[in-house]
Parts: sequence; structure tokens; C-alpha cells
Amino acid sequence: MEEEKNLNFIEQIVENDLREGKNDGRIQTRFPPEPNGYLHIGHVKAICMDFGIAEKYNGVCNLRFDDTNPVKEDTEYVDSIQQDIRWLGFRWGQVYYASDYFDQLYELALRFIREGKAYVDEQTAEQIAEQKGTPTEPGVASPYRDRPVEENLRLFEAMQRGEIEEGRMVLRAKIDMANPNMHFRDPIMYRIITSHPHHRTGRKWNVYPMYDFAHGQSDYFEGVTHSICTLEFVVHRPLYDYFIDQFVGEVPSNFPAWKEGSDYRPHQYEFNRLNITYTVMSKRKMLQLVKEGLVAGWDDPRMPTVCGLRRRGYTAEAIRTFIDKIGYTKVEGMIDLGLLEHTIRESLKQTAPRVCAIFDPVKLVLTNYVGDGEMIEAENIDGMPELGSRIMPFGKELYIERGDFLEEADKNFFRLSPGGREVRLKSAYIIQATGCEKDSEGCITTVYATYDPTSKSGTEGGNRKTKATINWVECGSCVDVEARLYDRLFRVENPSAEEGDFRDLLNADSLKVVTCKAEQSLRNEMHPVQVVDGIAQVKHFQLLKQGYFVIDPDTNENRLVLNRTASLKDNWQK
RNA sequence: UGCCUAAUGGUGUAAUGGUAGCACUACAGAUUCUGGUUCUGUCUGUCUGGGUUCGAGUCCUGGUUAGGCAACCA
Repeated sequence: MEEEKNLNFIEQIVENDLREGKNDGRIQTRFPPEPNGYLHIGHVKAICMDFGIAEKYNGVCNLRFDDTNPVKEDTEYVDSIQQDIRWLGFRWGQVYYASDYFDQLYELALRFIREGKAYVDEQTAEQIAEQKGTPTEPGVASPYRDRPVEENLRLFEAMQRGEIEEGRMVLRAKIDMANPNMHFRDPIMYRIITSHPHHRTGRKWNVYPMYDFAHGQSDYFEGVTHSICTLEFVVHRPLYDYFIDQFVGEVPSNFPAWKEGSDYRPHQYEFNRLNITYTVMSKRKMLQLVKEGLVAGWDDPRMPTVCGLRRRGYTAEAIRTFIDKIGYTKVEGMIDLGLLEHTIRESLKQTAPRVCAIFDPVKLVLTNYVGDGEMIEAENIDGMPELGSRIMPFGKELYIERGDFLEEADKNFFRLSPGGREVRLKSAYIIQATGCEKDSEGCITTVYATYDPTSKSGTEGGNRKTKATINWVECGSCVDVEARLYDRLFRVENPSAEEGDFRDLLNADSLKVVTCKAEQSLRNEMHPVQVVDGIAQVKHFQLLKQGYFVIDPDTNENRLVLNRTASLKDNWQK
């Protein structure tokens, strides 16, 4: 039986359109990133929507780079964006660029001018802003608003020929300077950009269309039916519709299957963007963190970028599950970072092999141990023998966590304490502490214990219950491992809501690098990380009681570097 | 003194005129060779006034609150 799943409001709209036979029963979406930065988890929410709708309703989702501003855009980003989308597990139909339509858009602009719907304004940006009015006061008309068509035509063509200096003139739509929607107050359609070549068209163009004059038209040209975006574009929708109204019904140039007489027209729908506590979701701020070296790069594991999350150890599956859990509405909210962490724990707990590593080691000597070269076999995940096992050398001298021993323990502490409870060494023997040795400053240097040789795990004598199980590694065989312990990037839940500089809100402890002593089996991981399709392959572990970790690409034959993806929940409060 | 959105537990979402449900969090207990996991339970919610209706979270209406809108950005 199919699981009953509630539809989000976009899916309801789509199903309704399908029921009514709109757009010839077609569903077509697009993901329209601007190639001016790396994808972050907020984009993933949009990607899951755009690609998800197409997948679910047998439609197609194309990738379209919204590259109308050469000042900010670069091919570097075009590549990384495609890589990230593929990694997430989505496949687009076609790759398009808004710049594919520059010729058509230019023709359309000329037509607007001829029809008296556009004019060339030669005021400064400041003057134009001034005349725009405010949300509560109407704007006033530009002195150039009623320029003759011929003059507009001549000037706009001069703009494109590069005869006009950047910033000297713009092409404006002639709509309504008193409209309560600010975007209708003669919005700019084209501006001159001669200072930067375009990453695809080079120096061909000296004028470039603004978003509002490019996006809806591009949708139309391609046959997009549902143009889904985030809430900040709601106020742009009337303008989106206005521009399309001017030529709707004409043959869409990049949509060969279009049929004469079709009712086709694209519609824009908006959903709430993703905000997560203790991070920022603004490309501008991320770029600043990267440029100023406040993080190690776009793929710093503390960053909410797709590449950052990947390096942190988040799987594509877990990220998509997370997006699925948070849903789509029109309510602007803030998602608890805890939900993202919960999702990755849920995913990794079933697959990540368990290994021992001691972070704050203290030597444990088993005074009655006489064995030599003993090997212990332990399952990679307890209770799942099909996932294999590994060998752990055992011996008289081990490292255990300093925190697992307390000289004077209260009843809430059920680990090692002299004369205290019996404690199990994970997968090995039951021991009992007898005492400890301290240095001149009172710091414990060695813990002494006796072990019960008949209590080995998996044997009959090992069935005895203990209240605690502690981790250990054998001193002679263990390996030093660099562990990078990541925590939330910011100290406050919502850095964007705070007054002042957001950089002052960074969490100074968001990265701690420590060296821990890990069990011998991790030596097998000391080799360069494999790279497939430009993406470093990840391998996860759970360091028992410490959390989930992933091997970092900085790893080589000489050192193993682990990034903490997420800690384990810790209910032991003191 | 404008226009556009939206208001359901601490958080995120569902209920499409008919029992306010789910997940996360928190707390409590049980289980456990990870103080993890698992299981069970508990707390906490329809912004507000009026109306329509046998019946309203849902429809109508007035208010309140929050967010967005005045880039030659997208």
C-alpha cells in the first residue's frame, strides 16, 4: 500500500493544474542559479523542489544559469554548481543560460521601445532612486520619460555599440511611477556594462538585461510551466506577469514542442527560504568569511555550503531527507540546527563502522595481566555481523579516557574508581580499578586495575552485567590521529537578526584540532582519499562515545585526519 | 501613511467545514557490552474581537503582530 503523504502547497497547485489540463498537461521547472558563488543548503531546498516536482509529475527540470551580470559571475561557479547538483543525486534535462537569450531579449527591448513601452533615461542612479518615491509616496516622472521613439531607439543602439559610458544611461520600462508596487515605477530593463567581459559572450554585449527583464522571458522561451522561487520574489511577480503579457502567445523560441493555440504561460510561485540556527545563509556573508580567512574556504566543514557539508561528512541522502522533513510553506521561520544533526545521525548510525579512539588518554595498567600478543575480534557494528569485524591488539598497558576514572566517585558515576564497580573494557574483559599514580602536581599519570581472565566478551564468563563499558586502545599498537572537532559557526541562534558586525558573533571554538590515540585498524585508512568526478570520496566511522567522523582529504600516508560530522547525544549531565 | 506575504506546542509541519496529528527538542521510565541506540510515557498549540454554520484551525469581517518591498543585484 502506498504511504499516504500530504502534499505541500506547490504540489497541490501542480496537481490542480494537471487536473485542469493546463499547459497541455506539461510540467516543466527550472533551477536558476546565478553563477556567482557556491551552492548552499538553502539552494538545496530549492533544488529539491524544482527537480522534485519535475520527477514526481513526469516533467522535466532544466538547469539555467542566470548570468545577466558579468560583474559578479564566473565559470568557476558554473562547474561547481553542476558538480554539487549531480552529487545531490539530481539530473537536469538541459543546461541553459540566460545569456542564450541575449539576442532575443535585445530584440524584445527594441520592440518595447517602438511600442512606446520603454525609454532611455540618462539620469544618474541617485536621481533615479530619488524619483522613485518611497513605499508611501508616489514617484515622479523622469524628464526623459517622453523622449521620442526614434531617439530612444538611436540611444539604446548606441548603448549596445559601446558608445555610451557605463552608468550614463539605462533603458527603462514605461509603466507607472505612482504604482503602489515599487517594482512598477519604471523598472530598469537594461544597463551598460563595459568594464567586465561576460563569461560566455565575452565582449559581444555592452548592455545587459536586468533580472526582471530576463527571468520571466527566459521561462517563457523554454516552456517552463511552474517557475518556483523564494518568497522575496513575491513583489516581482506582477512585473514577471506584465512582461510576459506583452508577448504571450508567440512561439517560444527554445521550446520546439509548442503547439499553436496552446494556453501555455509560465506562472511564478514562491515558498519560504531556509534558515538554520547558528549559521548564515547569505552568499555575501559566506563570501566574506571565505575572503577574510575566517573559515578555510568554501568547503570548510563549518560552512553551510554543499561542499562544506560534504567535507563535514553529510551525505546527499541525509541532506535530502532533512529537506523533506522541513517542508515548504509561506511562513518564514528558522530551523533548529539540531534537526539537521539528528538527520545525519539517523543515517550514519546504521552504516558507520565503530572504532575506538582515546581523546584524553591516561595509561591503564592491568597488574595481573600476563598475556602476550593477544588479539581481540570486534564487530564493526554490534549486532550486525554482516558488516564485518576488525582485530584489536590487547595487552597489559592500555590507554583509556581520563574522564573514565575518578579517584573518588559518587553514586552517579559508574565508571572506573578504586574499589568501585566492575567495568567492562569494550569487546574485551571486565576490570576493577585498584588505584592510581600521580605526578607532583596531583595529575593522574597511571591507573591500576585487575582484570578477570574469564570475562572475555563473547565467552560465558563475559555475560556478567556491568553498569559501564569503557573504550581503550593498546599502547604499543595504537596510532595518532588528527581529529578536527567542529561546532556551530556562530554563538547566537540568528546572527542576521543581531545588531552590529556579524563577524563578531562567530564562535571562537567552532574548530578544535586534537590528536587522539586510535586503535590499530585505522592505520589501514592512511592513504590519499580517492577522488571521483572531482569529488573526494567519504568514509565514515563512529568513534565510540565521541561521534561520527569522516576521513578528510588532507589525509595521506603519514597522517590520518578525521572531521567530526556530528557528536553523539550526551545525556550524562554533571 | 501605501503595497505584498504570513500567523497551529520551544522549533518545523499536517489536518482542504466534522476526534488538532506527525517529527525534532525537553523531561521521566525501561532496555542496552557506546551514559549512544531502541522502546514507552509526559509536558506544551490553533494571535485576537465579531459573524456564518448543527459544527470553524479551516469560510466572512474588523483588529493585532511579524516579515518583505524604495540595487544600474539575483
